[in-house]
Amino acid sequence: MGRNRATLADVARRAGLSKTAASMVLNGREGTRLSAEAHQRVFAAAEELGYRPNLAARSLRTRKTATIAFVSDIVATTRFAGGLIRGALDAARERDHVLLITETQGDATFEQYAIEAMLDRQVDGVIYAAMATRRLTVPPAILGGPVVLLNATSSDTLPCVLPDDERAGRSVATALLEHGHRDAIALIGRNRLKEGDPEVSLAARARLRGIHQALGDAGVTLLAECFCTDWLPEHGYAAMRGLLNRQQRPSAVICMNDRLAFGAYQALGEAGLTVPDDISVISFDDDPIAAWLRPSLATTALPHEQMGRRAVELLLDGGAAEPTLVGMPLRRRKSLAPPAG
Amino acid sequence: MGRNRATLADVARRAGLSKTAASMVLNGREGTRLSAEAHQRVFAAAEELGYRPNLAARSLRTRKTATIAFVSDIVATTRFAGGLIRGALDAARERDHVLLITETQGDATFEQYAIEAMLDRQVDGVIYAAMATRRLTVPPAILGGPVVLLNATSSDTLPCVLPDDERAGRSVATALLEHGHRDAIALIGRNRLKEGDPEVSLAARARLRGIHQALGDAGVTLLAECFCTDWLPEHGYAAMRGLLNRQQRPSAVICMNDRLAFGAYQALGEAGLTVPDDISVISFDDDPIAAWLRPSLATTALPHEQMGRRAVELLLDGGAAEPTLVGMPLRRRKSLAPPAG
DNA sequence: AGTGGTCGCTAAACTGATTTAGCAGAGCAT
DNA sequence: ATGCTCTGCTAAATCAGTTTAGCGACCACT
Repeated sequence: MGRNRATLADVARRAGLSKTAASMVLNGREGTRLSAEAHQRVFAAAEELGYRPNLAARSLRTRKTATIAFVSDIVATTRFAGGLIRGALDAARERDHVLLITETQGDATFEQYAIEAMLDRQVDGVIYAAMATRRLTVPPAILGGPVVLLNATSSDTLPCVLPDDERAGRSVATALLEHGHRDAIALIGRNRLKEGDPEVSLAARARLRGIHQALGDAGVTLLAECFCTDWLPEHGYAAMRGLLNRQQRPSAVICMNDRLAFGAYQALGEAGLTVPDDISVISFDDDPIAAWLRPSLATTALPHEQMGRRAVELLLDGGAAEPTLVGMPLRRRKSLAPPAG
Repeated sequence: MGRNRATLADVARRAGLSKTAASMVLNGREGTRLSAEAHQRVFAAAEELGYRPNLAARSLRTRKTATIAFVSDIVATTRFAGGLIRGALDAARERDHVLLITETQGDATFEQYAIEAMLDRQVDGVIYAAMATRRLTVPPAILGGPVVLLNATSSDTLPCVLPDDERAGRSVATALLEHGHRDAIALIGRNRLKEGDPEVSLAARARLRGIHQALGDAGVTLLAECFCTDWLPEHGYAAMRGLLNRQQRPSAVICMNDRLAFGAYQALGEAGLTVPDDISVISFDDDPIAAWLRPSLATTALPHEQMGRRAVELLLDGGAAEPTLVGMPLRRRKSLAPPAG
């Protein structure tokens, strides 16, 4: 790779100047007293030789690599990761930086290894990302340099970027209230583990808080809350079947994520009920399936791209010590309607 | 990042030896005549100081960075990318390498920029990946070093890794034949663009070839072939509705991918038909939704992880100049049954 | 005694950039 | 003539490793 690339010495020689001169001109150093003509000659030589600096050599001296480590538990390989990485890549590119990506797979040995591999390469900073919004323990090794937590917090006061799940909870509940739903709203996806352990999830609690807040403000209480052992379609399916077996059928259902909603749709379809005429459904995440469902599913979008972008901005441009909350926009789609008759 | 790390000079000093000696010991050089005691002292010193070599410095001399560029058109941010990257990460880690990931977003300027950024960092090789299996033109800049194409081919004879779509086509058709379907098999997802332009897709043609081959061998012809402008759920939905309006209803449907199948399921549900009792469905990709559908969807899995892994192996370990085809395993699920009546 | 070989180790060059310190010459004032 | 400043530029050190060439001590052999 990159054999016979021109070096700074080549450029200097061709320009008839010293390496020092060439270096200063190419770096646009102020306060140097090199003549306009010298500038011209260096630029011309660099152009002609197609000169590109060797960043390994440069960083040896400057201790900057223009490289950011993106370390995640498992995020890089899931559908949720895409946006985070894309946002980070975009922001990094705008700042002439590049991303070194690794995954720990939640394994301490891998994590240790990954972090050492990054530090050995003298990265300028680390973005430590989690798949599920949660609290985590930051490995001490990376605390020697700039760190930003992405989709996570920690007990150390590190800058971090989180989705605003609480506000999303309020938007979701408010959207239902606006459609006239009041006393027959059910919730699918209560989960003791996710709500109780911040190391598992921060989202569950926050969403719940937002929902209860908005409903409370309107003097409304939930008709039913279904517990689910996980947030997968099968659990949403079972929960919805349970709801349909009760004496009062809900007019609207809030699902804690889109996969639950997907399962709920399946149960509704089997029961011969129609969304949104019989039941409205609203949810969280804006998974791609939300738009594919028939009717399309109203939901609040996890702003992955924005979050990835903010993480890089915080890391390189510096900023807020307090958590950065990124808004989760409400996607109004066809699964919402006023309650039937 | 990594301030006050111990250097090789520190280790040498502590061991009471020269940098040369320390370097040789730590690199396990054969044929050096350093005493066992010298070895001990160096290892001890390195251990005590927590010495880790500065890879920027090392690669300046050795022209190896133990870093691979993973350049993709857009793959890094889609659900399809996950597996590719994970496989590549795993294989890279096993070989003590690390991945520098960028995305070109199909934009020539970005691509140019991304490739220069990688080459400036002296990567040891480039994996050039595409989201859709297709033929592409490799930017000449990266031809100076090792390159492997992932999920793509080119006119240059570069090593490449592709899914075996043709064989997948055969498996899919064979699975239906095995269940006893013969003269009422329909196909959803013909597409002139994907079939005609290798720069758009290689998969469409190959899958089709496999399907026709297996059916032809059994003396079976398709009942119907539906054209779709794209392979999204809405197109599958429309195509299935079209099929249901014909006089002979198919006993089985092959969808060119899982999203089409998802749409087909929706149309079947609305028409009050049951999978697989009324109609069997089988498909390609093994998108996560395939397992989430009710009943779960039989499909052939894109072996993303395997492919990512193979790409790294080819790049670092060398190997086959001819295309590496990775098998697409058939996932037998509940959407298959013998034809009704 | 001189020569040659092996052993155990090191000095110094080298990689390709940045950066510090400073030199030569011109112009000007004293 | 001397000293001073300013201009325009360069030599050399530096970053942290790897690698080449070779040095001194010791032993064996003729």
